[in-house]
Amino acid sequence: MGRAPCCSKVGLHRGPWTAREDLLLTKYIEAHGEGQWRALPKQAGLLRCGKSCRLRWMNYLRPDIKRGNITLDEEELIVRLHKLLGNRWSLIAGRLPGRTDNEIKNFWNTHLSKKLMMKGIDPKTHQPAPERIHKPRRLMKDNEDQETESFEHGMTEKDAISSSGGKGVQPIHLPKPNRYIAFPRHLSHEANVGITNTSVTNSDVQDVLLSPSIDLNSPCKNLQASVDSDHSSSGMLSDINPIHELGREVSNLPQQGDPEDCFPWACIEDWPSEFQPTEPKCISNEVELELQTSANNHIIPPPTKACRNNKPENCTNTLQKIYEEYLKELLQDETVPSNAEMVSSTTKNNGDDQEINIFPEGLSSVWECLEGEDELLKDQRASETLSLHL
DNA sequence: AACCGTCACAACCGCAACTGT
DNA sequence: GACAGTTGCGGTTGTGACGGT
Repeated sequence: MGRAPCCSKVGLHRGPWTAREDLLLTKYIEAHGEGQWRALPKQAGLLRCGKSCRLRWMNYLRPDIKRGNITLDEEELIVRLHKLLGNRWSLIAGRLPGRTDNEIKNFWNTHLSKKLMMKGIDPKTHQPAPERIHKPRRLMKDNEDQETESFEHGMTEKDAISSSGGKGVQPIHLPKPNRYIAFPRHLSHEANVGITNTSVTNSDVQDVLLSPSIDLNSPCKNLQASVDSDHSSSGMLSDINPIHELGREVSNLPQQGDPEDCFPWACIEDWPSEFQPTEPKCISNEVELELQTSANNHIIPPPTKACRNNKPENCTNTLQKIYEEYLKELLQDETVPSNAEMVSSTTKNNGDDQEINIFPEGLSSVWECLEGEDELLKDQRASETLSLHL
């Protein structure tokens, strides 16, 4: 299946795998383990390329793959994760034990995106979609002659989404995040058992906090401490994602009069020594991804990679400028504070008041002025973000 | 029964990130 | 730092199954 090979693979089998091939591959991996995919086919007696073997194993033959339909719970989780992470299928799959990225991607493309469109939600932005976009395909075909002006003038659907949704809908472009190393599934169970003993009960919490891609020895090291000290974790995934934890930590940082006049979360150099990284690259890839995604969702300003790479001279880098321009556009006449104050919210934690700072003040108004979201959804998102349970 | 369109998903590809030298 | 080989990710496609006409 798939398109023609890019290179000559004369003599190699292609297309659907036979039962015999599956058996050979399974037996070989059971005996020798995963890896060395290029050498594997020859040693296993398979006339397949290594890439094909890897794919077959990862997406189909692995013993821990969950069979059967995706449940409603999984469906909801996928939607929420997609809203947060976008098309990062491997990341999403990492939160659904037994499901593969390919499976989730297919399920999204064939079911969920359509389901969202039927609800009038654009599956790419998770914002209300223009009517033209979420019309069922069949209806669109029927009305093909009644193309809107936009389409008549060569606009693609993508363009239409961008322009019609207006400000607040189109995410800013951010560089592709660093490679994410998936959480090995065979460790997932053990990890969950381990965390259960620390009396954290929410599986989403466990999943996020235990992902080895989140470096607990990094500036996010307080993550673990937070988990250990808390016994009331019952929040949704979005309540406890690493970015909020990071926000919680930096809430203690100097927020005003920052000599660099840059976003308080942007320059690690400005953080107090106890929060300084021990390694130059202290924020794990996933946290970085979360930061960027959150920036897309207007929760916080994006950190600047140059800053994290200890290049203070680049603190006002392009990304930050882009983001500031974007905020100005969002706010129209409002002034975007360059050195944002933090807005506090108070939540209960085991009966103790706990001060949690989440939004730079300027950004809370961004949040409020977001267009295209109905009030209910906005409230829900705001409360999800604000009600930290840790 | 034949045809056609759509759906579902396994499999493929290109490319970027990672790793070792 | 440069380079080559390996691995993993996300987008895309081919094909069988299925339902409607």
